[in-house]
Amino acid sequence: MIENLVIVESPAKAKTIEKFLGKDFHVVSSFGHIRDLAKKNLGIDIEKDFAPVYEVPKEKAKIVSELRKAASEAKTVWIASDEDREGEAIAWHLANVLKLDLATTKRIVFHEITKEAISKAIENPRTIDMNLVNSQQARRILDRLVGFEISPVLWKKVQPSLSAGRVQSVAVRLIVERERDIISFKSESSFRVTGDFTKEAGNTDNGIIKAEASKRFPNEDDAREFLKLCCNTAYMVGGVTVKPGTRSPAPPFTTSTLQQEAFRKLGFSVSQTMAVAQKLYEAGKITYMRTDSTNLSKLALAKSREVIIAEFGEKYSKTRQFKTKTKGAQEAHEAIRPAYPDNTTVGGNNNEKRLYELIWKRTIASQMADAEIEKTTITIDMNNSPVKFSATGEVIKFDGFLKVYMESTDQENGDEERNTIPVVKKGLPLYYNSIAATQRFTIPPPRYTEASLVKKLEELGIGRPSTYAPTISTIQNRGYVLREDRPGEKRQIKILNLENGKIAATAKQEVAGKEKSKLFPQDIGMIVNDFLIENFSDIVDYNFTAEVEEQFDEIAMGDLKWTQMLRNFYGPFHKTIENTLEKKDRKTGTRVLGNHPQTGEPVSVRMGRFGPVAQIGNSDNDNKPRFASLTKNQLLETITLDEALNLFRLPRSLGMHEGEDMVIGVGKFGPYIRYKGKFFSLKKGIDDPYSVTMERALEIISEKNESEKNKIIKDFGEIMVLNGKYGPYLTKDKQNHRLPKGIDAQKLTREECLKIIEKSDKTKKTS
DNA sequence: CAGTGAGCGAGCTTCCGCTTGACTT
Repeated sequence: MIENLVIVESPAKAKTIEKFLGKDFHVVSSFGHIRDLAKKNLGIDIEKDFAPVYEVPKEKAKIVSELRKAASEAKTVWIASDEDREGEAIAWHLANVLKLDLATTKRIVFHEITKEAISKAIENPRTIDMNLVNSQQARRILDRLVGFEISPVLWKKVQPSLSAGRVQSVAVRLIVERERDIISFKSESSFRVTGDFTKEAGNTDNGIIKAEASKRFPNEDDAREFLKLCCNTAYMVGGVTVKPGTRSPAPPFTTSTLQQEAFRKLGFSVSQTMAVAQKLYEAGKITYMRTDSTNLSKLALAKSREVIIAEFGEKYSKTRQFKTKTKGAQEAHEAIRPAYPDNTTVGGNNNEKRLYELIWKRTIASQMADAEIEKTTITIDMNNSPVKFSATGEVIKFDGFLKVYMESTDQENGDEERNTIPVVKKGLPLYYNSIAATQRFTIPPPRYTEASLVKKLEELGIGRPSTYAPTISTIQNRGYVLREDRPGEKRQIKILNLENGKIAATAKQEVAGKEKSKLFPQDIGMIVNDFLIENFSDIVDYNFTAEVEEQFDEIAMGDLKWTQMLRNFYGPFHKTIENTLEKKDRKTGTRVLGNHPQTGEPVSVRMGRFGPVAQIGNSDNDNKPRFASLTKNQLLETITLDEALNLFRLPRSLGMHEGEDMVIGVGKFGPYIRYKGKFFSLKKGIDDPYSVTMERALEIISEKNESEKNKIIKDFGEIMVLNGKYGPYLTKDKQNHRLPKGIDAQKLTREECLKIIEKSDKTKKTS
């Protein structure tokens, strides 16, 4: 018989807590929720006042039966799920499923896992808060209603297997709207003038003042006129201002900020960050990684202070507690921090080490002193123009937290190089060394990365730390958006250079629109988004979540009945569903682009059964229409008539070679060459299917044949030893088999191969 | 492994939040 059973949500947490509580306490974990709405059907009885139909999912059955057993053997059960809406619901479901008495079941909470916090919690048990539970039920049921009623409408009106939801549909909307901003963006250029100045004509030994003109010039002629003035003027220091300033460290990590910084500094995807953090958490190296709180425990504050003083000295320490500003934050956990701040590094694989180091630095920096900075601005006057040049330089007087950590920004331009500038006084004459007017183009708003999308969602109060990564996976799995790199396009920029009294025009190439790991909306995402905005504008409104959250809060306070809230929502919502099903047409994203220049047939694009398609002609004529799929980077929304017509140039023949036709086409896996019944892929980013020549095609074919040859190490007929991506392997009857370690593939005999295959077959069957 | 784009219709798809494995390569 156990005296006390404590149930928490996470097994790693259970382990830690058991250490603090001693022998009389047995700590187990529920592994999150143990019950949910029925998987099949709606799982809600709307007629019976939204009565939920709860069931224990199959994968939770084992845990539940273990918990039942443990609960029946314990004298007292303490439910220590997290202190938020979901945690309270977990407690209530546990009490129900374990048949505990709601009036006497001891509910305890703690925000940090320290001995002090836990002892305090044990001394102050309460009962389960039904108002909070009901606010969770309202949240859960509302999400199910939205998802399970709108998605089937999409299956009928757009395409099967699509989905919509309170969170994912807004995420897609953000990406679609950003793309449209980019599409409608018109880039303009102007000339930016920068100059290098010195104290002595032609002598750079005493330092260079790098300055920028206060005015930009709309075109080359104006820029040239200005450079002529620059050529014939006297320069003088018009003023020097020195401004002291401070910079403060960022708060410790939450899930969202960790994802952002891990992407910017380490290049991790959102899900990768979470997977690595999970490993660190399970190893007891960091605190819980799904949190919206920037709070640090007293213990963590004290430990960090010790570390900072020992490492950098007293004046680098400044203990701070950060307030969480995020909308809808529930703060059931601490910020993400090192479990033991005195460990500057940890073991584990490389990614674990790097992420840990990032967390350590961010945490420690948050407890360090402000950096003190001195910003110097020099203005340079011209005697023949009101335009002034100005140079700024920054000197760090005291580095403070910068010694450890500097937060990154999303702007990739390293434009803000921090110069130190020479000391000068007002009235000092200066001389130009060189002045350049460089053409600059305005840039469109940036596409979202996974991490910047999470940041935006968090700002809008949409989604929770535990769902950011899954949501981003969902919208990619549905095909709504795609994470991609784009090479960008080269463009010429004009430069006017003034040196030694002469103006010379040059040009430089720059790459514009290069993208790395950005989220691009796909046609189906844009069509679904438009359909939802047309028919369910209030659900995909950016404020929808905030508005329902307010009502959930009212329910939690006991000021609103949860079934009443759902009734208010469901009435009009369900009417919209029925109305849309009944009256709205299918949405295909059709655009008529014009007529075929020769035949006059209409040319259109739309979403077809197998994806976006271009079509020439209509099926009601005697002639059958012709179809061609759009290429990967084309959008229904932006494709032009010419681009669409171009798609019909494939497949095309390159002519005969050795008596066989050679054909270029585009298939499932991209552009290919078909020759003698075999397929050869064109090289991505190198070969263009519209212009590739027979000569180049033969090159690709022989290259492929060559590597095919190298692939075969031994050929015993039905058994082959092949060279694969992961080294040599065996193949027989279309089954691949790994080679045991330490075997020389070159020396294998047929008999040895048979033995290896026999063995691997056996292990496969037994496992 | 590299098409497909007519129409019928059975049976399936789908949400958000809490938590980790069990899997294959």
